[in-house]
Amino acid sequence: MVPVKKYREVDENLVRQKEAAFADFIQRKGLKTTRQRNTIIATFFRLRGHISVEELLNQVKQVNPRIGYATVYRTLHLLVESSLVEERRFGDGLARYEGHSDVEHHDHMICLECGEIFEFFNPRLEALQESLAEENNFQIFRHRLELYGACKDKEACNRRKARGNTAAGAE
Amino acid sequence: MVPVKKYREVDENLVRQKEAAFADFIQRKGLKTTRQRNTIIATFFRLRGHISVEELLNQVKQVNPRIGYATVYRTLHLLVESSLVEERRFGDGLARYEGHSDVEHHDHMICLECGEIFEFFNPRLEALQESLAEENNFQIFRHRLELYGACKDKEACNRRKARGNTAAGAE
DNA sequence: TGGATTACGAAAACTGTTTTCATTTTCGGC
DNA sequence: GCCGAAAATGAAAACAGTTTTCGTAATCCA
Repeated sequence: MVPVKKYREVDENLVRQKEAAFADFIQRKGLKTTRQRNTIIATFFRLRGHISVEELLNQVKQVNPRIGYATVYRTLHLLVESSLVEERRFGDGLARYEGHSDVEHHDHMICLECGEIFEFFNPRLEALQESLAEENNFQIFRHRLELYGACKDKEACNRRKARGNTAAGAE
Repeated sequence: MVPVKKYREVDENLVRQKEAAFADFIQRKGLKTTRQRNTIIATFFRLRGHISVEELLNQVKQVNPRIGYATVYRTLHLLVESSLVEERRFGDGLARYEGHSDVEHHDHMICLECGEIFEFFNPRLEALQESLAEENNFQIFRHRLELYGACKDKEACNRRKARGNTAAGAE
């Protein structure tokens, strides 16, 4: 009913598809293909979850240490513009980037203990929002729903916390 | 059913009550009462809506021009700590502050045209979230739901836009 | 009322992000 | 394959919002 998506293994075919889609986008816009951008998107699409700029840059630097913040930021903007990636902000002041998952839209539960971010989708929720908007003479373009709280599975949660999960920390 | 709260007139009694509550809080914490803080909270509680720091400072300066950003920020932190005020961030990078309305919790619809922020509350929505969390073995502490879109009442919307509404602008 | 404590205000520092600018790279046309 | 216009890069500076610092001033309990 409410499939919380656990991070799947990164599907190499899907990644290739996205790289191709981005190449397309670049071409359509009359922009140029560069080694740096390729490195950045290849790295990004092979990471899972909700990636901050710093996390991405760290990974990217392992491939090409000369790439800096500016290029990463610029490439992420292009990725967002191309609709291949979404920008999210949870309460910690960092922008995080999320390669589209299979579920077109989804919401988030954020554990304030271990930092894990769970994704979920529920059609009744969407429908209810629609009807509330309707009642108020309002047209929804997009929405954002975040549930902040704690995992009830304390073992798993503590394990993640110990591992030093990287995600939207306590606000 | 879904009462979108339009800004009510500021209830002077309620304001006094909040001022008293804040004084209490200050005392309990062993802090000191100062003219500047009094000015700031008196001003804040008499403003309606979702106030940014700059908006508040502008108002405050009309009473005492020597008050600066630092004191406003510090006072707002105290207000949040005292639970008399909530901090919110819509997509425009500014923190906004909201004196508790009568409705304990509520969500927001943000018009990207005119900037108006509507508040609403719906128990079915709350219940649905609870049950989703339950299903996922997750305990909600708090949540945030924002619907971004546009007013359908175009006349009112344009009027507000012309007036240069101050609110979470386009992201 | 003295004196420890807290608050103030201006300015500097900080953080995440964007822009600038001089240099390098890409790529369509020859 | 090479030219040259256009775009991209990287380092550093700029920026915006917010926080901290630091010397001075106000508060308030004994």
